[in-house]
Amino acid sequence: MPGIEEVARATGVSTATVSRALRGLPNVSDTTRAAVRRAADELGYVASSSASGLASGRTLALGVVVPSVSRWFYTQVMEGVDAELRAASYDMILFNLGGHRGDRERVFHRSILRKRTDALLALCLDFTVEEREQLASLGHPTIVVGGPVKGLRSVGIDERSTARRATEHLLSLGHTEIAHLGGEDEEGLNSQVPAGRLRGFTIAMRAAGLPVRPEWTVPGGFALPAARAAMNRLLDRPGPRPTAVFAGSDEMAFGAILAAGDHGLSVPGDLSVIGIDDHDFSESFGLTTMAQSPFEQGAVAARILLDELGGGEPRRGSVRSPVSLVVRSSTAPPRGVYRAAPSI
Amino acid sequence: MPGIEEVARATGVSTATVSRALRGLPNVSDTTRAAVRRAADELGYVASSSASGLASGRTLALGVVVPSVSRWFYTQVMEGVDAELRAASYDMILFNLGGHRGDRERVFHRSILRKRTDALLALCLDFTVEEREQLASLGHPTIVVGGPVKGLRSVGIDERSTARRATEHLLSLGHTEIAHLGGEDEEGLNSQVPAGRLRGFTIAMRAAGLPVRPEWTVPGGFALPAARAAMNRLLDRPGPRPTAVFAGSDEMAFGAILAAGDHGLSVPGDLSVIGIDDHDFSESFGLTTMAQSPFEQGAVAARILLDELGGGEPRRGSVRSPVSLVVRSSTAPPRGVYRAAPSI
DNA sequence: TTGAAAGCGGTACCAT
DNA sequence: ATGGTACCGCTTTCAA
Repeated sequence: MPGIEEVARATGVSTATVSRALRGLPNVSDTTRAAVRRAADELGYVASSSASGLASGRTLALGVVVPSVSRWFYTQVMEGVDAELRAASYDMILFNLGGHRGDRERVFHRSILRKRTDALLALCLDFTVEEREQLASLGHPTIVVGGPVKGLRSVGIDERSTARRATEHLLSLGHTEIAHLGGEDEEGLNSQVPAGRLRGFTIAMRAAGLPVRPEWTVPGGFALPAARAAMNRLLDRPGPRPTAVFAGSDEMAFGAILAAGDHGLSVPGDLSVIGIDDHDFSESFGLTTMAQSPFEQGAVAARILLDELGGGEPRRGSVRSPVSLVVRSSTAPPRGVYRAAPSI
Repeated sequence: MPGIEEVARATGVSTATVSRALRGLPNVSDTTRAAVRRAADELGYVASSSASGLASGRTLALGVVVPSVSRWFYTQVMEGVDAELRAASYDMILFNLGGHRGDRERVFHRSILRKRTDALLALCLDFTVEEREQLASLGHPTIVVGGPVKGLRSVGIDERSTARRATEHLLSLGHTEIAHLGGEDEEGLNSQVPAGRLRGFTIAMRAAGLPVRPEWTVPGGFALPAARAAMNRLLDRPGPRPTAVFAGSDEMAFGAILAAGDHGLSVPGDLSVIGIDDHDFSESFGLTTMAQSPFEQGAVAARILLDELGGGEPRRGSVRSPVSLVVRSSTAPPRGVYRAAPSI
C-alpha cells in the first residue's frame, strides 16, 4: 500500500502534482500526467479516502437510508441509485434501519452525522422534527424517494392518482363491489404512501357513487403472507363478497390471488385483482397492475444529488415519476356483466 | 458542526481527553467523562470519520460486495450482516457489481482499494487471481458468503449434500423420473453453487441407480420467469414427462410450479416440485424445500470479521451453515404409487 | 506548469 | 488521570 509520496518519488515530481495529475485537474503537462498515472498504476497506488476526505471535505460517498433491504421496492431503488453512483465513481453507504425503531436514533447519531457522506438519500421514511433538524445542520444535500416528506424534496409517484386510476380500471370493467387491501402505517415509515393510495381509491369510488365499505377495507401489511391472511379473513365473512380487490402493492395482490385460490375462487372469473408496482413476479402471475419504476426513481434522485454536489444549482421541488396501467389476466368484468367486444 | 476543540474548550480539558472520554477508553475519571459526554451532546459533536480514520487507521466500516442487490438470497445476507454491524456500530459500504462485468474492475480499483473499509465480505463471487492478490495486498480480513472460493474463508451451506438430500426426498416418495432445473454459470458469479447442486442431484440419482437425462437437466437462470420458460420447454417435449423436478432455488421452483399450471398439470398430483432456500414466498406457495438461512450466514460471517477486527484470533477454515428439509404440499408420491401411511 | 508548506480533525504516544 | 504534540496522508493555497 504505497502512499502518494512514493508515487512522487518514483516520478520525480511533488505530491501536489501527483494529486493534481491523478484527479485530472488542469495545469498538468500531458507528459507529467502520463508518467504519474503509470507510476501510480505500477505501484498500485490508490488514494486513501480518509485522507482525501479530511483534506478536501468531500468523501465521494452517498448515504442511503432504507427501512429494510429486503423489499422489492427498496432493492429496486437501490439498484437505480447505485447505477448513477457507479457512473460518478461515488460509493454507497447503506444505513439500514432494519425495522428496529430503537436503532434509528443510533443510525442518525453515530452514523449519518459522522460526515462519512456528502449527501443523503432516504427511502419512504418519515422524519421527526429533530431528525430533520439534524439533517439540516449537516448541510448536506438531501432527498427522499417514495412518499413526500414535509420540508424535503422527493422523487416518487403520485400515490393518490395512481390508486385512483387502478380503481377506475376495475370500475370501467363494471365492478362495483370492490375491496381495498392496503398497507398499514408502519412505525417510522412514510404513512403518506398507504394513506395516499387509500385516498385515491376512495376518491374513485365516491366519484362512481359507490360506498367504501369499512369491512372491505383491510390492512394487508405490504407483504404477501399477511395480505393473504387478511384477504382470507375478508372472504370468510358471511354475506356478499367483493368481485374485485385493489391491492396497495403487487406483493399484497399476490396474497389476494392466493387467498382467492384458498377459497376456490378463480381469478379473474370470481375475483379481479389489481396491484401497484409491477413487481418482478407480476408478469409471471398475470397480475394487472399500475407499473412504476423504483429503479428510475432512485436513479433520478441520485442524479439530483450528484448534480448538486458537482456544483449545479440545487433543484428545488419534487419529481413525479410516471406510472402506467399494465393490463394482464387478473382483471376482467364481473360475472354477469357482458360487454361488447371492443372494435378493432 | 463543532470540532473536538470546541468540546475540549467547553469542558476545560484537552482534546486528547475528550477523545478518550468519548470513545470509552480507560484512564478517564467518571466526572470528566460525564462532563465531556454532556458537552458533546449539547454541542452536537460527532467525530469526523475521515479524521479518526486517518489518525487511527480504522474506518469502522465493512465493505460488502454483492453481485446484485435484488435477489432474495443477497438481501437476506445483507440483513444478517447489517444486524451484526449495527450492534458493533460499524457502517456498511455496499459495493454492488450490478451485473456489469465491466464495472467490476472499477469497483475493485476505485472503491475497494480506497481503504474506506476495515474488512471485506463478498457474496457468491468468484475472484480472479488478480483480484485475490489485490485483496490480499490490502491486508484486510476477508470472508465469502455462499460458495467456497479457493484461498478464502467462507460461510455457506454444503451445496452438494443439500441437493442430494432434496433429491433423496423425491426418491423416497417413489419418484424415478426426476428433472433438474438448475442455475447456470453467470459471469463472475460463483459457479460452485449451481455446479455443487447439480453434482448432489447426480450423486443421489446415481446412488438410486437412476440415469440423469440430459434433456431433463435444464438451466433455469436462477430467476422465476426464465425458470418457468425453461420448464415449459421441458414439458413441451414429446415423450414421457418427469413426475418430479428438483429446482436449484425456490425462485426457480416457483417457475416450475407455474409451468406445471401452464400445462394443466397439478402440483403435486402430476408433478412434485422441491427447491432450495425457503424463500419468503415459499410457505405461501406450499413449496417443499431445503431451508437455509442466508440471514444467519451473513451474521456469522460478519461476526467472524468483527471478532478479528476486535483483536480476536483469526478464525481459519470455513463454516457450514445448516439446512433442513421443510416438507409442504408441493411434493407427493407419483401417481400410481401407494404407500402405507406412516405409523404414528 | 510545478513545488513548498500549512492545514484538515482527530489519535496515540510520551510526559507529567 | 490528564496534557502536549507529533503525526495520519492527502489537498490546496500561494509562490516561484
